[in-house]
Formats: sequence, structure tokens, C-alpha cells
Amino acid sequence: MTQRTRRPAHQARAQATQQSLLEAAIAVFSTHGLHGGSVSRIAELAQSHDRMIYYYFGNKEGLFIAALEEIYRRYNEAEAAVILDTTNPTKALTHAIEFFVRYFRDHPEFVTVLNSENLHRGKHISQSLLASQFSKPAIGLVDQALSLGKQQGLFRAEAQSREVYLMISAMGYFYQSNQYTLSAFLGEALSSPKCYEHWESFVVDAVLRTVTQSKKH
Amino acid sequence: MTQRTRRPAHQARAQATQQSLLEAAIAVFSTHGLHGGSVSRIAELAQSHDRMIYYYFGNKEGLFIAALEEIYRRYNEAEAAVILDTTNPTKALTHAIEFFVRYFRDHPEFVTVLNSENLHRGKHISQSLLASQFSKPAIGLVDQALSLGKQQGLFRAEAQSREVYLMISAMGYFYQSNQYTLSAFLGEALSSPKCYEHWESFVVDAVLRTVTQSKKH
DNA sequence: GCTTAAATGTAGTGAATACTACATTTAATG
DNA sequence: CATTAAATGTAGTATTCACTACATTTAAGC
Repeated sequence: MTQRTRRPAHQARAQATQQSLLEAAIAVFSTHGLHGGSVSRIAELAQSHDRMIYYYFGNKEGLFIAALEEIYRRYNEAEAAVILDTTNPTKALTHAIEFFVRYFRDHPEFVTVLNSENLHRGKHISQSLLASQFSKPAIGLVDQALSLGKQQGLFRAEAQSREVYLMISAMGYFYQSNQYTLSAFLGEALSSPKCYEHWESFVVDAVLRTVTQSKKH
Repeated sequence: MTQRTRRPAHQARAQATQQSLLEAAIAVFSTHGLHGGSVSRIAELAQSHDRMIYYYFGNKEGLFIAALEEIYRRYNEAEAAVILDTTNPTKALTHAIEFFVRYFRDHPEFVTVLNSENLHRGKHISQSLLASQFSKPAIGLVDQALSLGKQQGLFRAEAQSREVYLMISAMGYFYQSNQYTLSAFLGEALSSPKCYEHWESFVVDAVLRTVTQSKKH
């Protein structure tokens, strides 16, 4: 038994500090990127001191890795909580699509932190041991709906979960990630509810048309 | 007549300096982001001095705006150079899709600089006067192919160019932009030719299925 | 209550940053 | 060839940055 477990009050405070630093890190990194977000700013937002970042996470990069793992964990957690209609494949797939598109819309920090990580060519995610655990269940939702549809002869057997998952992610992610340049490009604010809802229904339509068995008789 | 135009040798050198600085800026900003890319590094890469950045572009932000305008200009230029088959809508749309997906693959700097701009919520693109000029022709390619297909009764009349353009962009852009986290997530390098080609043909298939008139008879 | 180590607070350090004042070179014009 | 201004080169400055040495506080176990 280590000293740490024998000091619950210390540990509770310590965990609270770690948690607030992690939360602040996600907020700051997501709005300013890895380079743009400073440790002092994160510490300030967490109402702590930059000293504690080094105490708990080693260095700035360690904190970024922790932030990355945390947003991935939440993403997986949210996905795992989704329960699909196991009788209606179209409904199930629609539900899955809505989950993903809305997750990206409602969690811009997930999108921006992943963008930062990709700017750095996946340097940190490859260092993370936790990240590999997050790989598998991701496509699960799409796979569930697709399998069901294939069983019922409603969806094409050639439709692969991986591609369809990428398709859904791409359309949801891109819309959120590039909303500012796209809005300038198209001359219309993509963040408006009307615009967003139109896009969501288009994504559902496009995916369904892609996977649905064409009616030849 | 200004002094500047009366000094061709000076102007030629000046333009060369500006051009190399702009090129270096695109390279550095695209690999390190706006904050991560330093003016000294850009100047060094351009074999010039950071002094010149302020001389020609005012400040770091001015250089970033210039870089942003330049990559947009090249994107529009490349798109304008594409000539589609005006008789075969399916071929034309396939050709257009291949152009976009390959453009994002072959111009990662376009993707990463746009990501930086979106991290900053379109702060610079909205300042640019040039940017507004780039808005219109963008959807042109997709619109051409779609219109043709609708005329021939091959594509659905409800299919809108804007949505289809976004769909194509999303799938091409996302695949390139998120390749590192996706590769870690899926356990396979998306940059491999085999993987890429599979994706490209999937995008073509998905878009065609989305816009093509279903055969009810 | 004394000891002890975990947890936190304070005050720095050197390096890198964006930006600038000032000096120098270049070549076009009279 | 002297003048002149554009273009470039040099040497800074103030600030912010990630990170650290060292001091202090906290509470658990004896």
C-alpha cells in the first residue's frame, strides 16, 4: 500500500487539481492550438499554477497527450451510450448518423484538438498507450446498423462499415471544422440552425442512398 | 508614374523576395500553424531576413493573410483549368470528384493552412478583400456536371450543387486532414496508395448513388 | 503534537518570440 | 558621376514562453 492511498484528503484535492487542469487544457488547446495555448493560461483558467502542470503531467506535451486521451475517451463513452433500434435498419442508421454529426457540432473542442494533433502528424496519439484502446469500438454503431440492414436485404452487402463510418465522420466533421472558411466561401453562415438541419438531413439522405439496395425488379 | 515602376531591376528583385517569402510562409505555416511558425524561420527558409516580412507584409498576420489568399488563388486556378466532358454527366461528375479529392491529397498545405484559419474562426479570411472574389466559381465544376445530368434525366432534380460540393469536399478533405488520427484509430495507414484509391472510388460511388435518379419503372 | 511526505506556492531562468531603429547597399535618373 | 529612394542588412528591444529551484502548507500516521 503506497502512501498515496493512505491520504484520501490529499488525493481528493490532487485529483480535483488534475481534473481542472485537464479541463482547462482542453479548453485552451482547442481554442489556440498546441503552440498557441500557453501553460500559464491553462493554469490560470484552472485557478492553479503552471507548476502543477509539471507536477502532474511532466510537461506541456504530456498535458496535451492527456487532453487528447480525454476527448477520445469522452467520444467513445458517448458512442457506447447510444442504443440503436435493432429492428429497423434505416432508423438505426439514421440515428447513428445523427449522433455523429451532432457530436461534432456539440463538441468543437474534439474537432479542434484533433486538428492540432493532425497538424503535428499524429506525434502524440502514437505515444499514447490509451489511444490504441479507443480504436475498436468506434465503428461499432455504424456496423450494427449496417449488419442489420444487410440481414434484412435492405442494405447492399458490399457496403463496408469502415467506409460508411468515414463518410459520416467526414461530412459531420468537415462541416464543423471548416465552418468559418466555408461560410466565407459560400456567403452563408453554416452555424445557423436552418443551415445545419438542412445539412444533417442531406447527410442522412446521402448515406442511405449509398448503402441502400437499389430496386431492380 | 511612381518611382517603383521606373525601377524595373529593383522591382524584379523585390518581387522575387516577396514571392520567396510567401512561398516560405505557406510552407512554414502549413507545417507549424500560425503560432507555431515563426517569422525568423520563414525568413530563413526564404533566404531573406525577417525585416523584409515587415517591409512587404506589415506584420506576421499580414503575411498569413497573403498566404491564405495565395493558396485560395491556386485552388481556384486549378479548378478553372479542369475541363469536363460535356456529353457524359457521370463521367463529368467522376472527373470533378477525382479533381477535388486529388487536389486535397496533393496539396496538404491547402488543408493545413485552412485548418489554421478555422482554428482562428476565420479571422483573417474575413479581413481579406481578395477572398470574396474566390467564392463564386468554386462550385462551378460540380454545378456543370450536375446540370448536365439533370438535363439528361440521369440525375435527380432535387440534388443541389452546394450540398454535393460540400459532400465531395468533406470526404476528400477529411481523409487528408485527419489522416494521422484516423490511421491510428483504424490501425491502417490511410496514405498508402491502395487505401487511397479504395477511398477515391468509394467517394465516386457514394456521390453518384446520392445524385443518380433511382430506377423505378 | 510531532514527523513526514504529498501537494502547493513563489520567484525566478534562459531561450525564443514579434517587431523595430538604424545603417548600408543597390540601381535608376538627372 | 552624383543623387536619391527603393531594397536590404544588422543589431538590437521588450515580452512571452516553457520550465525549474526552492520554500511553504497541508493532513495522515505515530
